[in-house]
Amino acid sequence: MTYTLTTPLYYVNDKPHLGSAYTTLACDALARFQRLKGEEVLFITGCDEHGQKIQRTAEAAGLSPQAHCDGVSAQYRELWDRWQISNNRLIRTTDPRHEQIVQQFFARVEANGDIVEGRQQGWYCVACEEFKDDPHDAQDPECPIHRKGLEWRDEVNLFFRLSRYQEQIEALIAQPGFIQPASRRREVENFVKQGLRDFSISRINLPWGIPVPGHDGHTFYVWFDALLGYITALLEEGDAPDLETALSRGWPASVHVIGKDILRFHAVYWPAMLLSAGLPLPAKVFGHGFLTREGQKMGKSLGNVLDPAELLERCGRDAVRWYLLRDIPFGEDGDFQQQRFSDLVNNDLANTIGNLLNRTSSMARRWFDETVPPAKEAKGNEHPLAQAAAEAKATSLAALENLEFRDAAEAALQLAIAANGYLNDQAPWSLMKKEGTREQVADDLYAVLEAARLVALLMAPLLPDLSDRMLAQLGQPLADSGADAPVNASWIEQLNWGGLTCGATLPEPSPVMARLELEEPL
RNA sequence: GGCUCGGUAGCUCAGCUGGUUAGAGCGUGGGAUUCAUAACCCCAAGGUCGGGAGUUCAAGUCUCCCCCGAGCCA
Repeated sequence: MTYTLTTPLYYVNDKPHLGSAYTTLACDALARFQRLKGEEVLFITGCDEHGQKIQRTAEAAGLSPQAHCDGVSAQYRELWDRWQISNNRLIRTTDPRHEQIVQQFFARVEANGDIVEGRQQGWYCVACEEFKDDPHDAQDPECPIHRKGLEWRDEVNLFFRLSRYQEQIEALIAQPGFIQPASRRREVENFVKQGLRDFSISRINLPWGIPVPGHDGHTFYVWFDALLGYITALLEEGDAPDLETALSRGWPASVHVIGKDILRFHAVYWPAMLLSAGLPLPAKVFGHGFLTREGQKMGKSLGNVLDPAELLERCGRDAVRWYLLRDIPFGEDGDFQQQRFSDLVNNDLANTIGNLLNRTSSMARRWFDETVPPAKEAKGNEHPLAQAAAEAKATSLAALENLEFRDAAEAALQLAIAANGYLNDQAPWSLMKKEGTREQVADDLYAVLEAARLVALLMAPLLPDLSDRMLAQLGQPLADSGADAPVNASWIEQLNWGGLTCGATLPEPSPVMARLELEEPL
């Protein structure tokens, strides 16, 4: 069965921000892990391009909405390319095929009796694309999020009869694994407990959207349209734009990874829509936390926004991925601190892991003819480092399965720390000065090199770049976890102790990870 | 206003069903070493566990009140 995972479809109102990059990076790690494990993976990301906000932004820039969307979505595509994101799809909701899928889906929902006309009156925030609960007689109410004036709307909309799904949704979110992390589940439970209300799924007089078939003048509400992008994205290159076909390509999703702000749409509205259409539900919705910077919310008004493109440019893929994945428990909010960022990258990646490989390879080459030393004892599973490695493997696999990237990263790091410690205890550089210790040194160096190999493999889902450089330095085949990687589970086997071949040539070492020297603040 | 989470060493946080001297990483100070990316390894520094009251033989760990911060809902 296909392992389908999704990022949100990012709203193309503005260029990509770090929050989107964070979600996408995490999904990338998960996708790579699943591929390495031997799963067939469909990693979906994309852009959400309809709605009044887009229309207005485009107008303000003197562009057609389509031109605007083309421009911004291209930025996303380029950014993900540069980050080496291994997505299999990048769906755009302006894709002509999407319109077909949405309309077919709508037909099912309507046939099921879940579409009714209703009058929608209320204060609307265009930036949120949401009706607010401000009282009707409010004077110039503002959106608390955007601090912009709300607009009064009074129109006939089509409503989705969400209220019919009260019990089914309650049962769904009561399932232990459905909403993660668990801490966020109660929030949704409370919301649902208050009683689900029908919600409007169409707008009138909004040309920038998908027309609702059979209801002239109505276009679909962005959220209705956007969520369905997950299904359109399933279509392969030459597939006909047909709902059944799309579904057969990998539905239901194994997990939707999203920011905590849009949890409700994914954990309540979306499943109800799917139920109405008679489709299977995603297995999991994971709402991760937000990133702050030096303790403050990032925002234009504060002028403290970190641009993911610039971050990548200045610090590199490995550094940023490591910091975000290794330091922030996935699910909780995280604070980006520059000092800590460079401390962690330099300590963990350059000093601990990079230097481990460098020093060991250098010794092995010097004393064993530029090859992996001939080991005897060290190949056995009783070796202390073999045991540390087995533990790291077990911890890492379990953690990645649960999207606990931080624990997975730490497991790999712990193995490197153990190897460094072992090296210092054995001190092969001292042994080499004595007689009759060559076998011992060979064993010791083999064990540490082998540990380094396993560290590299454990890094593969998290930092594919660094993993490649380490494996190359060990003369090992790379762990291909890219979008087109062949489906097999050899990674799991390679993760067993003793895989390094004695006598194999070791390439000349050069640092696999440079220290980060940030002269200017980010 | 209701509800939910947090407030533990300079910083980021672990501390499960209450029980020996409250832990880790980073930063800081010291030591050791030279294979290595001035890296690695070892050791230390003593924080009224937000405040107060209570339950208990015993509370960071349970109860109540208060203060501060975040979030969800209204």
